[in-house]
Amino acid sequence: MSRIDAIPKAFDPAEAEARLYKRWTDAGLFHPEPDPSKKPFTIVIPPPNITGQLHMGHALNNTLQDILVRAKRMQGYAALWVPGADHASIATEAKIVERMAQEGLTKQDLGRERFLERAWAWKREYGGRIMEQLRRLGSSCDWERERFTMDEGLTKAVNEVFIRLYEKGLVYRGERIINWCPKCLTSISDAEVEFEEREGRFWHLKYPFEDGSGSVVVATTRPETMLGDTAVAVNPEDERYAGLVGKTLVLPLMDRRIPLVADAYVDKEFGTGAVKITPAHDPNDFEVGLRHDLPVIDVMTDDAHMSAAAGKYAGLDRYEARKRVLEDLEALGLVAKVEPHRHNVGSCYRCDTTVEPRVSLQWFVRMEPLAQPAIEAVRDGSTEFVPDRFAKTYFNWMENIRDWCISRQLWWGHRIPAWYCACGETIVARVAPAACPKCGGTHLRQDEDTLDTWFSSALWPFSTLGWPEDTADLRYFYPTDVLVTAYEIIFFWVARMIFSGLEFMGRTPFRHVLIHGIVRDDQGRKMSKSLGNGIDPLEIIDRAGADALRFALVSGTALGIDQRLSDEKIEAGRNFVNKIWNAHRFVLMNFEDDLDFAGVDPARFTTEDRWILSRFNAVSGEVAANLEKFETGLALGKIYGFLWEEYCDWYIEMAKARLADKEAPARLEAQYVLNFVLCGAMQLLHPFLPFVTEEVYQDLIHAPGSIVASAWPVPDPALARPDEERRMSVLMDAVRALRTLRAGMGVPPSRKAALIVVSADAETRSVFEAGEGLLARLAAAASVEVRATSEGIPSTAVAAVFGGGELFVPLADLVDLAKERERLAKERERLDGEIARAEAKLANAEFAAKAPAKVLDAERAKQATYLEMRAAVLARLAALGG
RNA sequence: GGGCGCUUGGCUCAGCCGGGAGAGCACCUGCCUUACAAGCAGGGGGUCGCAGGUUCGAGCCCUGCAGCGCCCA
Repeated sequence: MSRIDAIPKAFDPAEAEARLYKRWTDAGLFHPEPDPSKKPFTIVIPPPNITGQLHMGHALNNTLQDILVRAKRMQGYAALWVPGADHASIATEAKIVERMAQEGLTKQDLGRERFLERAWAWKREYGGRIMEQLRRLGSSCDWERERFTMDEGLTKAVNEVFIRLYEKGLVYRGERIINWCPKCLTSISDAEVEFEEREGRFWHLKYPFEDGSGSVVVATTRPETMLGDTAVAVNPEDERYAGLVGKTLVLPLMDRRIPLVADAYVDKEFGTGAVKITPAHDPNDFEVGLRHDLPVIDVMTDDAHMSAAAGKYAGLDRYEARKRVLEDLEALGLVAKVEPHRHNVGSCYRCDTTVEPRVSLQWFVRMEPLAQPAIEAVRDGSTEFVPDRFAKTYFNWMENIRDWCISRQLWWGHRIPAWYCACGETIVARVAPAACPKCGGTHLRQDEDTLDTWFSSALWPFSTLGWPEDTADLRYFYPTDVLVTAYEIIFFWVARMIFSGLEFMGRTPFRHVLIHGIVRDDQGRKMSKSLGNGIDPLEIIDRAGADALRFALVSGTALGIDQRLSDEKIEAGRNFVNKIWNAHRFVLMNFEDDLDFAGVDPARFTTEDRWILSRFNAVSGEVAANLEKFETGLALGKIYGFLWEEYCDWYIEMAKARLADKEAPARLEAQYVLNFVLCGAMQLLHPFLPFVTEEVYQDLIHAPGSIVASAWPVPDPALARPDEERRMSVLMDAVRALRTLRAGMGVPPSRKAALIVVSADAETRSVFEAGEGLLARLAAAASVEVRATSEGIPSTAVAAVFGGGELFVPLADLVDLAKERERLAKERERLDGEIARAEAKLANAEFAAKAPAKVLDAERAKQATYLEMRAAVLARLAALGG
């Protein structure tokens, strides 16, 4: 009886988590090797930014991955979860620049080399922080395979991809309109711009004809860009301008001669039907400019001030310039009209500064040829989105995709492997060329820019496994099985990984893409730094434990839908952990030190033993099925209900009698079943709550080794016992009826009462004859008498009817006959309703003709039961003189 | 403008293949029944957003509408 002495009253997550996690990693349990005798199961982590701290989004994301990978590991797969971090060029560079600013230094002061030294130092100092935090959550990553997007190997992959795409003509350098962030001082891709509808104005400006024959009115939301106008365009079919096309206008303020051109791009219905064309500052205008061979005049500088090309406005900030331009136009009487106008303004996803569309010489990926196979891969099911509706989001983006601007005017990142010779030659090469292959010149200059961070993360599913080398890992673990991510990142990352995987590995990088929602605060608001409403997962782990947090994130949630996180949910998780802990304490309390199950005889199993084994068996199958479908919330709910209600509230309570009596027959079998089912339930639950389950499992009698490496409980047909489940259900119904009766009569549990069970059915009677001990314990029965008829039962006994028969409790001194009659009358009313409902349904000829036999039988059985119950109630009322 | 999601008890949310609406929290009543008061037992509470339709049968499928939210242009 000393086992229990070593078990603390409560589970201490802080102590156990650190100890267990270390034991797991020391034992190498998260490190699989390619093994031909096993099937691989692979997940690559969405690499968090090295600048980041673990937030709730990460916590949810990684909890889901951990559930899947732990389950598969237990199911015998070589389960690999590759961890790692992303260098996050813009974010990291911004942080370092910010820190340098505190020392009064700029990037230029330091120069590229010394800046990068600082960046690496910063990475060494903080880059590991979030990885530590993932461990706190319990993530079963293979830390021996941890990767970083700027590792030597991954850098090699990035260069290789750039070069191969260049050689295929899929990477090119050119002047195009890109999104320029005037604060980050770099280009950003279309996906990195966030649009927001804002209240703005529509200014109608008059551009006079050169010949003095009136003017054309154009409308714009950004008057300052007119300084760079090189044409005005109208729709060729617009009669209002018929005959005017080809005439020359004078651009006000700049005194520039510009043509009136016809282009189908212009919408006749919109505004005045005439559009000012600024090829340097608008993507559509740029296209128009190409078609009409218009000059491109960039009127701005990198930091969004007006450039020398803006004439007398040079040097002004873009918004100041807007004011001045309008004032000047107003003074000239060229502002025809001003009206309020809602329009979309794009801003940098990093710093929220309004981006400037701008013509610029950059590197691009030609998307069309890459997007086609990537669309096909999802269409033909090679990769499936879960929930599948997210495939629509994917298609919508892929089908309307534009070329991807991949060069960034940043230093922290993968430097573009391109060199330029004075002769004009561009050399893209794996190693720095010594001389220009064209002119032999040796004065080569490498491109100053780095690549978009997403260019390297697009390769993550195969670069982390060793590509471009042909490694054993790559051959065995690629393609990965599941990618788990939030819907926010489908464009940035998922889509790009799919086309990269197809292009370079010839296979889509993952079988499933699991899209989860966003974790919001308890009021449904997005957690954000500025609102200060973020809940820190580490704080929760400190306070309530990682298991409680994981429970809160998974229970009662559905995939792809946003969820709220509240203290109540975390508390529910903590309570569940506590419940499990105490169940295990109870079990251990009843184990002798030398307990040995060698003598267990299944023939001695009781109904409740076979019932709980059968139920466990069913639940383990259901949970596995749920997990196959990624239904983590449902799976957890099932284990929760099984453990709390069936195992704790019913089975443990029923086992108590046998445990208390050392001489009880089948006491050993009770101990065995308690242990077996709890062990198995811990295994089912382990992927969800890794810590407490391991701790409990280790205290139980189990196969040697960690629960992490234990074999997942596979349903065993021999354990399925529907007959015993039916017997138990009769007994449980009776117990509940009796409890309700007693509670209704206000009889305290301390007052035991004799119980008479009446059933015409011999099978039911046998259940109660065998279950006397259970009724005594579960329903405070002093004695149980089983009869076939209710003859001779005193009228002062209280009665309850249940599915299998009637219960009588002779409580003469307690019974208020009037109250009892009232209760029975109410019960009769209820039964009348049920019978009416069933009869109506059965009387419907079409129902009888068309409903499946199973449903029909069930309905008939219900009707019969209710009829019997009503008869019993009526008899009872008669006996009471009601 | 196009697309998507949500609307279920007081609150937060589940709900599979269409076959009598569930959980947690909150609330009411009674229990310190020696695993657990972070607990046990019992109870009240829902026209499943609205209107049509399909079906023997609709929270679930179809159409329309409303409110809220998200994505794309």
